[in-house]
Amino acid sequence: MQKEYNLSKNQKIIFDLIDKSGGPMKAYSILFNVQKKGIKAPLQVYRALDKLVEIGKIHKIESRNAFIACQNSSCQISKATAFSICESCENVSEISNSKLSKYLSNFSDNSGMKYSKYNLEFFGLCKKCKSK
Amino acid sequence: MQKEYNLSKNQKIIFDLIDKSGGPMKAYSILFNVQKKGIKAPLQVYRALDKLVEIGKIHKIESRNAFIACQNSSCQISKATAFSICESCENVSEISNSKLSKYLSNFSDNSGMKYSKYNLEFFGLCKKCKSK
DNA sequence: AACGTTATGTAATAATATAACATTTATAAG
DNA sequence: CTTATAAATGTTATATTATTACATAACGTT
Ligand SMILES: [Zn+2]
Ligand SMILES: [Zn+2]
Ligand SMILES: [Zn+2]
Ligand SMILES: [Zn+2]
Repeated sequence: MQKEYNLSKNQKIIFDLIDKSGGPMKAYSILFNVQKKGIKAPLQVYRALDKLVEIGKIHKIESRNAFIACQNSSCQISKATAFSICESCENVSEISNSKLSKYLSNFSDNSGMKYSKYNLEFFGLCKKCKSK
Repeated sequence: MQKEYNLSKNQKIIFDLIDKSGGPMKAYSILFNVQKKGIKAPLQVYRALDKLVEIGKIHKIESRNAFIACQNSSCQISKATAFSICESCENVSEISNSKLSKYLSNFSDNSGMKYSKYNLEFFGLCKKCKSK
């Protein structure tokens, strides 16, 4: 069960926007889109993004400097994330594959390092773009 | 066998710097360090970095906006990369684990997408930082 | 009410990355 | 050697992404 976190005003505005967009959004595009709602400064956006990432409502797509709503209802915190990214149309989707996440969560090597978090990004061509 | 690519002047200066540093370096830190060698503008650095990434001599650590020399002699192109990152001291090392790379290179799901590339970043605490 | 914590507002600035254009150097073919 | 082509360089300006610093307000608990 996902704990219902009580989002603040700015957090809610920004989460709703990203969620409705259905894809990754960049910080300044978010800013542009919420200015009519009174959010005027980059920092207001980044603060809300930070919190939303922290509680797992959104994830950052590191290779794109963009943020996407969690598509996996069980992601409470952003600690084990995997995405597929189309290099042509830039479509992004969150991969939720229990075998993959088990494999990676249990991964260890001989470095003596304990891994508590990972982020994986796959790149390629989506179905649509392949057939062009 | 790794093809010996003939690096240009700027590419060589920048690769040598990153390689000698032994860890990840940021673009503007690189710029600062090569100014005495006549490389004066960000674009000169970014162009060399782009090429070095393309041919696999360095990789970009996406979550840190930093670049590290390839520690795995067989990485001809940056198409299958995995790193471990200490969240305390920011030490980064390239993971070369053939099981892991096989598993990820062969990964496929029912999305219909063909993956040609991936990047994986593990986060945690390194041996040293754990024992503090 | 008093307190500590979280969120907000605002301005300025830092850090990261690319666009546009002119020129030079390297590579390969004829 | 000459011409053509691609790759690399130099330079200026600018775009994009993200944080610092400081002041104020709202929220949750006792
Ligand atoms: Zn998720
Ligand atoms: Zn596509
Ligand atoms: Zn490598
Ligand atoms: Zn460490």
